Amino acid sequence: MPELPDVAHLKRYLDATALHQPVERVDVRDSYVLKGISASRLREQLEGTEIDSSTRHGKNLLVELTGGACCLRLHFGMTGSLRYYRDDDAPQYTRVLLDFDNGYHLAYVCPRKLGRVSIAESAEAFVENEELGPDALEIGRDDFLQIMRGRRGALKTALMNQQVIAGLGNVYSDEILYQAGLLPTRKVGDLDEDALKEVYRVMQRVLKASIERNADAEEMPRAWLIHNRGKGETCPRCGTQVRREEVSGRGCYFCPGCQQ
DNA sequence: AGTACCACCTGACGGC
DNA sequence: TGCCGTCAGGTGGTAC
Repeated sequence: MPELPDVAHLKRYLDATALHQPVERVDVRDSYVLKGISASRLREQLEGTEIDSSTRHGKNLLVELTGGACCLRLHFGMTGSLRYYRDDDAPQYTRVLLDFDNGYHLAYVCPRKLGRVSIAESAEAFVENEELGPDALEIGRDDFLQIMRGRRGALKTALMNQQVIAGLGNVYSDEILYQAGLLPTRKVGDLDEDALKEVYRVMQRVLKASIERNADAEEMPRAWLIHNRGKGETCPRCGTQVRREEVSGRGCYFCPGCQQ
Protein backbone atom coordinates (compact mmCIF):
# COMPACT_ATOMS: atom_id res chain seq x y z
CA MET A 1 0.00 0.00 0.00
CA PRO A 2 2.07 2.88 -1.27
CA GLU A 3 2.46 5.47 1.44
CA LEU A 4 5.32 7.96 1.63
CA PRO A 5 8.16 5.44 2.12
CA ASP A 6 6.89 3.22 -0.70
CA VAL A 7 6.69 6.18 -3.08
CA ALA A 8 10.19 7.25 -2.01
CA HIS A 9 11.32 3.78 -3.04
CA LEU A 10 9.51 4.04 -6.38
CA LYS A 11 11.19 7.39 -6.96
CA ARG A 12 14.61 5.82 -6.48
CA TYR A 13 13.59 3.05 -8.85
CA LEU A 14 12.48 5.52 -11.51
CA ASP A 15 15.62 7.63 -11.09
CA ALA A 16 17.82 4.56 -11.44
CA THR A 17 16.15 3.30 -14.59
CA ALA A 18 14.13 5.62 -16.76
CA LEU A 19 15.89 8.99 -16.85
CA HIS A 20 17.05 10.75 -20.01
CA GLN A 21 15.65 8.42 -22.62
CA PRO A 22 13.34 9.60 -25.36
CA VAL A 23 9.78 8.40 -24.91
CA GLU A 24 8.91 6.87 -28.24
CA ARG A 25 5.39 5.78 -27.56
CA VAL A 26 2.76 5.91 -24.83
CA ASP A 27 0.19 3.16 -24.53
CA VAL A 28 -2.80 3.86 -22.30
CA ARG A 29 -4.24 0.43 -21.63
CA ASP A 30 -6.92 1.53 -19.21
CA SER A 31 -7.92 5.15 -19.20
CA TYR A 32 -9.80 4.70 -15.92
CA VAL A 33 -6.61 5.72 -14.10
CA LEU A 34 -6.30 8.97 -16.02
CA LYS A 35 -7.52 12.04 -14.20
CA GLY A 36 -8.39 15.23 -16.04
CA ILE A 37 -6.74 14.20 -19.28
CA SER A 38 -7.64 11.99 -22.22
CA ALA A 39 -5.46 9.16 -23.46
CA SER A 40 -4.71 11.00 -26.69
CA ARG A 41 -3.74 14.20 -24.87
CA LEU A 42 -1.46 12.24 -22.55
CA ARG A 43 0.26 10.71 -25.56
CA GLU A 44 0.74 14.12 -27.14
CA GLN A 45 2.21 15.49 -23.93
CA LEU A 46 4.65 12.64 -23.37
CA GLU A 47 5.76 11.32 -26.72
CA GLY A 48 9.07 12.79 -27.80
CA THR A 49 10.02 14.09 -24.37
CA GLU A 50 12.47 12.63 -21.87
CA ILE A 51 12.21 12.18 -18.15
CA ASP A 52 14.50 14.77 -16.68
CA SER A 53 14.16 14.20 -12.96
CA SER A 54 11.54 13.43 -10.36
CA THR A 55 10.31 14.78 -7.08
CA ARG A 56 7.95 13.36 -4.51
CA HIS A 57 5.26 15.07 -2.51
CA GLY A 58 3.39 12.89 -0.06
CA LYS A 59 2.25 9.84 -1.96
CA ASN A 60 2.69 11.47 -5.36
CA LEU A 61 5.61 10.95 -7.68
CA LEU A 62 6.06 14.00 -9.89
CA VAL A 63 8.02 13.27 -13.02
CA GLU A 64 9.60 16.28 -14.66
CA LEU A 65 9.85 16.17 -18.43
CA THR A 66 12.42 17.84 -20.65
CA GLY A 67 11.90 21.48 -21.36
CA GLY A 68 9.92 21.88 -18.19
CA ALA A 69 6.74 22.10 -20.26
CA CYS A 70 4.84 19.82 -17.95
CA CYS A 71 5.05 17.25 -15.28
CA LEU A 72 3.65 13.73 -15.14
CA ARG A 73 1.98 12.93 -11.86
CA LEU A 74 1.86 9.32 -10.70
CA HIS A 75 -0.21 8.30 -7.73
CA PHE A 76 -0.29 4.64 -6.78
CA GLY A 77 -3.46 4.14 -4.82
CA MET A 78 -3.24 1.05 -2.74
CA THR A 79 -1.70 -1.47 -5.11
CA GLY A 80 0.20 0.55 -7.68
CA SER A 81 3.85 0.24 -8.66
CA LEU A 82 6.34 0.72 -11.48
CA ARG A 83 8.24 -1.76 -13.52
CA TYR A 84 11.10 -1.13 -15.93
CA TYR A 85 11.75 -4.05 -18.22
CA ARG A 86 12.87 -5.16 -21.60
CA ASP A 87 10.75 -8.23 -22.27
CA ASP A 88 8.00 -8.21 -24.83
CA ASP A 89 5.08 -8.70 -22.46
CA ALA A 90 3.93 -5.94 -20.16
CA PRO A 91 3.25 -6.99 -16.57
CA GLN A 92 -0.30 -7.93 -15.66
CA TYR A 93 -2.44 -4.92 -14.70
CA THR A 94 -0.31 -2.46 -16.63
CA ARG A 95 -2.52 0.62 -17.10
CA VAL A 96 -0.07 2.99 -18.77
CA LEU A 97 3.04 1.97 -20.64
CA LEU A 98 5.93 4.14 -21.79
CA ASP A 99 8.14 2.75 -24.54
CA PHE A 100 11.64 4.20 -24.72
CA ASP A 101 13.72 4.23 -27.86
CA ASN A 102 16.35 1.99 -26.25
CA GLY A 103 13.90 -0.90 -26.27
CA TYR A 104 13.01 -0.68 -22.59
CA HIS A 105 9.59 0.05 -21.14
CA LEU A 106 8.25 1.63 -18.01
CA ALA A 107 4.96 0.17 -16.86
CA TYR A 108 2.59 1.89 -14.46
CA VAL A 109 0.95 -1.12 -12.87
CA CYS A 110 -2.19 -0.73 -10.81
CA PRO A 111 -4.34 -3.83 -10.18
CA ARG A 112 -7.14 -2.15 -8.26
CA LYS A 113 -7.21 1.05 -10.25
CA LEU A 114 -7.17 3.24 -7.19
CA GLY A 115 -4.13 5.10 -8.44
CA ARG A 116 -4.21 8.18 -10.68
CA VAL A 117 -2.15 9.47 -13.56
CA SER A 118 -2.39 13.10 -14.58
CA ILE A 119 -0.46 16.00 -16.04
CA ALA A 120 0.36 19.17 -14.14
CA GLU A 121 2.13 22.37 -15.10
CA SER A 122 4.75 21.72 -12.47
CA ALA A 123 5.21 19.90 -9.18
CA GLU A 124 4.56 23.12 -7.28
CA ALA A 125 1.39 23.84 -9.25
CA PHE A 126 0.14 20.33 -8.61
CA VAL A 127 0.61 20.58 -4.85
CA GLU A 128 -1.13 23.93 -4.83
CA ASN A 129 -4.07 22.83 -6.97
CA GLU A 130 -4.65 19.70 -4.93
CA GLU A 131 -4.30 21.76 -1.75
CA LEU A 132 -1.95 19.18 -0.31
CA GLY A 133 -0.39 19.79 3.06
CA PRO A 134 3.39 19.87 3.52
CA ASP A 135 5.23 16.63 2.90
CA ALA A 136 5.46 14.59 6.09
CA LEU A 137 9.20 14.11 5.70
CA GLU A 138 10.02 17.68 4.73
CA ILE A 139 7.92 19.56 7.24
CA GLY A 140 9.77 21.18 10.15
CA ARG A 141 8.73 20.73 13.74
CA ASP A 142 7.41 24.23 14.27
CA ASP A 143 5.27 24.07 11.14
CA PHE A 144 3.95 20.70 12.28
CA LEU A 145 2.95 22.10 15.66
CA GLN A 146 1.28 25.06 14.03
CA ILE A 147 -0.70 22.89 11.62
CA MET A 148 -1.95 20.60 14.37
CA ARG A 149 -2.82 23.35 16.77
CA GLY A 150 -6.53 24.07 16.90
CA ARG A 151 -7.60 20.90 15.15
CA ARG A 152 -10.70 19.26 16.58
CA GLY A 153 -10.81 15.70 15.28
CA ALA A 154 -8.97 12.49 16.07
CA LEU A 155 -5.19 12.40 15.86
CA LYS A 156 -5.21 9.55 13.35
CA THR A 157 -7.67 11.37 11.12
CA ALA A 158 -5.45 14.46 11.04
CA LEU A 159 -2.32 12.43 10.27
CA MET A 160 -4.04 10.67 7.38
CA ASN A 161 -5.57 13.80 5.89
CA GLN A 162 -3.40 14.65 2.87
CA GLN A 163 -4.56 18.27 3.04
CA VAL A 164 -3.08 18.51 6.52
CA ILE A 165 0.12 16.52 6.03
CA ALA A 166 0.91 14.64 2.84
CA GLY A 167 2.28 11.12 2.87
CA LEU A 168 0.83 9.09 5.71
CA GLY A 169 -1.78 6.40 5.17
CA ASN A 170 -3.45 3.85 7.36
CA VAL A 171 -0.47 1.62 8.10
CA TYR A 172 2.09 4.32 8.91
CA SER A 173 -0.30 6.46 10.92
CA ASP A 174 -0.99 3.39 13.07
CA GLU A 175 2.73 2.73 13.42
CA ILE A 176 3.52 6.31 14.44
CA LEU A 177 0.72 6.41 17.02
CA TYR A 178 1.82 3.07 18.42
CA GLN A 179 5.41 4.19 18.81
CA ALA A 180 4.31 7.52 20.26
CA GLY A 181 2.13 5.71 22.81
CA LEU A 182 -1.02 7.58 21.83
CA LEU A 183 -4.44 6.14 21.04
CA PRO A 184 -5.61 6.91 17.50
CA THR A 185 -8.88 8.35 18.78
CA ARG A 186 -7.21 10.93 20.98
CA LYS A 187 -8.37 14.41 20.04
CA VAL A 188 -5.63 16.58 18.63
CA GLY A 189 -6.85 19.50 20.70
CA ASP A 190 -6.41 17.55 23.94
CA LEU A 191 -2.69 16.98 23.39
CA ASP A 192 -0.16 19.28 24.96
CA GLU A 193 2.84 20.61 23.08
CA ASP A 194 5.19 17.92 24.39
CA ALA A 195 2.91 15.16 23.11
CA LEU A 196 2.76 16.77 19.65
CA LYS A 197 6.53 17.17 19.64
CA GLU A 198 6.79 13.46 20.37
CA VAL A 199 4.44 12.64 17.49
CA TYR A 200 6.64 14.71 15.20
CA ARG A 201 9.84 13.07 16.42
CA VAL A 202 8.40 9.57 16.00
CA MET A 203 6.99 10.42 12.58
CA GLN A 204 10.42 11.46 11.33
CA ARG A 205 12.08 8.42 12.85
CA VAL A 206 9.57 5.94 11.44
CA LEU A 207 9.58 7.41 7.93
CA LYS A 208 13.36 7.56 7.73
CA ALA A 209 13.79 4.04 9.07
CA SER A 210 11.27 2.73 6.57
CA ILE A 211 12.87 4.48 3.61
CA GLU A 212 16.27 3.09 4.63
CA ARG A 213 14.74 -0.37 4.36
CA ASN A 214 13.14 0.31 0.97
CA ALA A 215 9.70 0.35 2.59
CA ASP A 216 9.85 -3.42 2.87
CA ALA A 217 7.62 -4.27 5.83
CA GLU A 218 9.47 -7.52 6.47
CA GLU A 219 12.66 -5.59 7.16
CA MET A 220 11.28 -3.28 9.81
CA PRO A 221 12.42 -3.71 13.42
CA ARG A 222 10.68 -6.50 15.30
CA ALA A 223 9.30 -4.02 17.81
CA TRP A 224 7.16 -2.36 15.15
CA LEU A 225 3.42 -2.87 15.10
CA ILE A 226 3.48 -3.36 11.34
CA HIS A 227 4.20 -7.07 11.84
CA ASN A 228 1.16 -7.53 14.04
CA ARG A 229 -1.69 -6.20 11.97
CA GLY A 230 -4.09 -9.07 12.24
CA LYS A 231 -6.65 -10.65 14.45
CA GLY A 232 -5.28 -12.43 17.49
CA GLU A 233 -1.86 -10.78 17.20
CA THR A 234 -0.16 -9.46 20.31
CA CYS A 235 1.82 -6.32 21.07
CA PRO A 236 5.57 -6.85 20.44
CA ARG A 237 6.35 -4.80 23.55
CA CYS A 238 3.91 -5.82 26.23
CA GLY A 239 2.17 -8.91 24.88
CA THR A 240 -1.31 -7.46 25.18
CA GLN A 241 -3.66 -8.52 22.43
CA VAL A 242 -3.69 -5.95 19.64
CA ARG A 243 -7.07 -4.35 19.07
CA ARG A 244 -8.71 -3.44 15.81
CA GLU A 245 -11.24 -0.66 15.59
CA GLU A 246 -12.71 1.39 12.82
CA VAL A 247 -11.30 4.92 12.89
CA SER A 248 -12.20 7.36 10.15
CA GLY A 249 -13.46 4.48 8.05
CA ARG A 250 -10.30 2.40 8.23
CA GLY A 251 -9.26 -0.71 10.08
CA CYS A 252 -7.04 0.72 12.76
CA TYR A 253 -4.69 -1.43 14.87
CA PHE A 254 -3.36 -0.37 18.26
CA CYS A 255 -2.20 -1.72 21.60
CA PRO A 256 -4.57 -0.83 24.45
CA GLY A 257 -1.73 -1.49 26.90
CA CYS A 258 0.95 0.78 25.39
CA GLN A 259 -1.21 3.54 23.94
CA GLN A 260 -3.11 6.06 26.02
C1' DA B 1 -13.69 25.38 7.46
C1' DG B 2 -13.38 21.13 9.39
C1' DT B 3 -15.24 16.63 9.94
C1' DA B 4 -17.73 12.23 8.82
C1' DC B 5 -19.15 8.83 5.83
C1' DC B 6 -19.89 6.16 1.72
C1' DA B 7 -18.66 4.61 -3.03
C1' DC B 8 -15.19 3.31 -6.12
C1' DC B 9 -12.12 -0.82 -7.59
C1' DT B 10 -10.74 -5.92 -7.70
C1' DG B 11 -7.58 -9.55 -5.77
C1' DA B 12 -7.18 -12.35 -1.66
C1' DC B 13 -9.16 -15.09 1.60
C1' DG B 14 -12.37 -17.70 4.49
C1' DG B 15 -16.67 -20.30 4.95
C1' DC B 16 -19.59 -23.69 3.27
C1' DT C 1 -14.28 -27.72 -6.46
C1' DG C 2 -16.44 -23.59 -6.78
C1' DC C 3 -19.42 -20.06 -5.32
C1' DC C 4 -20.05 -16.01 -2.49
C1' DG C 5 -19.45 -12.58 0.98
C1' DT C 6 -16.12 -9.73 3.16
C1' DC C 7 -11.97 -7.19 3.56
C1' DA C 8 -8.22 -4.18 2.13
C1' DG C 9 -7.48 1.22 1.74
C1' DG C 10 -6.43 6.08 -0.86
C1' DT C 11 -9.33 9.11 -2.67
C1' DG C 12 -13.40 12.10 -4.10
C1' DG C 13 -17.78 13.57 -3.50
C1' DT C 14 -21.48 14.70 -0.49
C1' DA C 15 -23.71 15.77 3.76
C1' DC C 16 -23.41 17.91 8.13
